[in-house]
Amino acid sequence: MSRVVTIRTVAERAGCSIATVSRVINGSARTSAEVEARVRAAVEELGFRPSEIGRSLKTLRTRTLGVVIPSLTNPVFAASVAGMEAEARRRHHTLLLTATDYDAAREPEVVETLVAQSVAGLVLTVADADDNPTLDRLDAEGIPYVLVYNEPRRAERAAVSVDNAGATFTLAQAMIAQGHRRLVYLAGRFATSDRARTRYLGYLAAMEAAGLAPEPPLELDYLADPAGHGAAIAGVFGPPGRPTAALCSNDLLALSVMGALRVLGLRVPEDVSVAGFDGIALAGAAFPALATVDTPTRRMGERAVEKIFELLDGAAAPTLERLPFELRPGGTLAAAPDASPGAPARRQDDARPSQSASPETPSE
Amino acid sequence: MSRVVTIRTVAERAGCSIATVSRVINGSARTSAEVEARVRAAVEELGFRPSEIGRSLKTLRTRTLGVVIPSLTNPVFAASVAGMEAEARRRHHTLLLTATDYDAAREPEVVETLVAQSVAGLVLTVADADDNPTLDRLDAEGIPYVLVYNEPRRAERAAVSVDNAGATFTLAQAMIAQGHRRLVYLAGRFATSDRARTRYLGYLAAMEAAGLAPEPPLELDYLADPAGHGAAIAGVFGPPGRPTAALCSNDLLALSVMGALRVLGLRVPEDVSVAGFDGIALAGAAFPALATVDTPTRRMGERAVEKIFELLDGAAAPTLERLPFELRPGGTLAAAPDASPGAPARRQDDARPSQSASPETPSE
DNA sequence: CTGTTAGCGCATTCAA
DNA sequence: TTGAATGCGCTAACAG
Repeated sequence: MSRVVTIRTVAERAGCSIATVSRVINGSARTSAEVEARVRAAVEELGFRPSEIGRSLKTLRTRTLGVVIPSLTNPVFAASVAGMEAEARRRHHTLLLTATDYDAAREPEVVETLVAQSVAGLVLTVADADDNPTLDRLDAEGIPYVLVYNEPRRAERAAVSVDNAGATFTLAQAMIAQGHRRLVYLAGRFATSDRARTRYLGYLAAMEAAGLAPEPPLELDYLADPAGHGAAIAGVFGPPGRPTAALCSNDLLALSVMGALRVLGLRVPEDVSVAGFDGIALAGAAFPALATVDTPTRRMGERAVEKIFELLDGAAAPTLERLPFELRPGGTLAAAPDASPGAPARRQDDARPSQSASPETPSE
Repeated sequence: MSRVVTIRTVAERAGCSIATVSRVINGSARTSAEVEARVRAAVEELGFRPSEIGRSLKTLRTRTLGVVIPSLTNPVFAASVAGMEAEARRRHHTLLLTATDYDAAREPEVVETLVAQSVAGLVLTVADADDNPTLDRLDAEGIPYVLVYNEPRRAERAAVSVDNAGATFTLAQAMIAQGHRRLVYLAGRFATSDRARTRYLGYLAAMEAAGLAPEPPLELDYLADPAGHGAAIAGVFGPPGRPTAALCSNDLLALSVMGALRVLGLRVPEDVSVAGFDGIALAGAAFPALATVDTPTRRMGERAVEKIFELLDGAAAPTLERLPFELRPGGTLAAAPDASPGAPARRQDDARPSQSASPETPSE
């Protein structure tokens, strides 16, 4: 139905062979101006569009890039996919998009699907970039891929990321500088994100560098189980002697944690400071604005696609590449409640107070 | 390189013909248990995965859906694409994703690209669903498609949308009920969004129903020209007798307008009330929370993909389908500054139209 | 400069 | 139940 006009139709109309039509279309060889004009006319009249399928079958290569991300609902990935799309389009390629919904078990099948489509390469963010049979398989089959946000230990694994541990180290340091001594690290399930794990290392390092006692990470299933999430937060921040700062593995989690803290009657940042990671727009729009690590989300996607083409062209060997990040200050990060007033406690008061935080603020 | 093992390899390993392998894989015909076992073993050992390309060339149909959206950076579309992806995956299909960056001129080429890939169908949000040569071409070629958020006048054009005009009418009514009499409608460029145009009709209707004088829409190029955007806002809200309410064609614009108003020293909602459209998370996170129309963004995408399959199966004729929306109250919508604290001003006694703006000028 | 021809990987018809 | 053969739309190697 949709594909009634083929290269053969055009050849008949132009009164030449299909090879010549192909040559004109692809400019793969010289043709006489006369024939070329006839062919172009025929193409125009018939509205002919060469089938990528036929072309691919011959070439065994498509103009398609496979993309695997945890979820489009997370603005981090939406932005990086937007970058990929723009860069791919610039190179006359299209994206085949799939999501795993943060389920590592789904990685093999989506990659299978993509590979079955003969994608030219893959761009993916996986749960674990080191222990990953799916990537092993891609390596074995020589299918080029670039990871995004993952930081594989193996140097031969191409990746575009940020210094996850380093950035978190810096962020934790900033919190400590504000007088916080009991910082907790909150994350989604480690099994679904090696970034969360790597960032925890940054937290550990900062705590140790400051001579503070690090605490085990709190893994929250905030996506699948919002209720249990609130309960877990209550368990940590409810009791006296609670932490004064929450370092979250990503912005979405941080926002969710802020909500849970408010439900507990705790004020941010007066009672508890909060910080995130990623630098999504949502973080800046929140009130108070979320302190976070600003990562070049869109650029990451662009760069990943550039890199895939470098691999395809054999122009470069796969490497781990870290893009620059920046600490983004925000109202959610303030001096610790028990910090001495001499400390650089600063909080802009230009914004009006949100209705009423619970009157009885347990300040201890 | 990547495609070393074909159906032929499997056939040799299993000691049978490629036809038999095909039969086993697709269950298209009965085979003896013995041969089937051998084939499955060979498939397993070789890690064989049938090439979608080969299959498609034969079938002339792929398991791929083409998607065209203005931009992934707008959370509305990110969410709806997330819905499409989930629904497509459920049906063993993949998405070929493209974006136009709000440039209608790019629609023909991206659709061409998608069609050249022999997608099974298309899901798209276009600039103008009525006057659109690209859609005409799809109609002519009988390629099935479903529009999202567009509301084509032609009933034969399949679409999943909301009642854009109706929702805006309701929202404008809510503003009027708060005592606002000078409402302006702000939009991105109409040329890039028929939704913005349709929503304006809702504004018009509400103004007329209330006996108020509607104003011409203010088209802002807030994406391409943030600076000019601020200046335009200043032009409208700077002078005395300024409007007390801004009805924006979408949430992203509304957020941007809020920022521009603050730069002018105007408070939201004390000086100016603001409302948006879409119901993105960003709107709820903003402070004050943005009053808006909550639309089922993700569900729209899911439903669109369901609908594409209904069309493909011939199970249904293309229709325009409107999903329910909901008014989402927010702190940005409050009583008009000059409204009497008593009852919502309905002004049916006052015959004089636009004369009366707020005589009390700003109090910065 | 142009035409003929041989596959690319697969599903499918036709025989056996 | 199975195998051989055909062709989907196209590119590329080879003749002419």
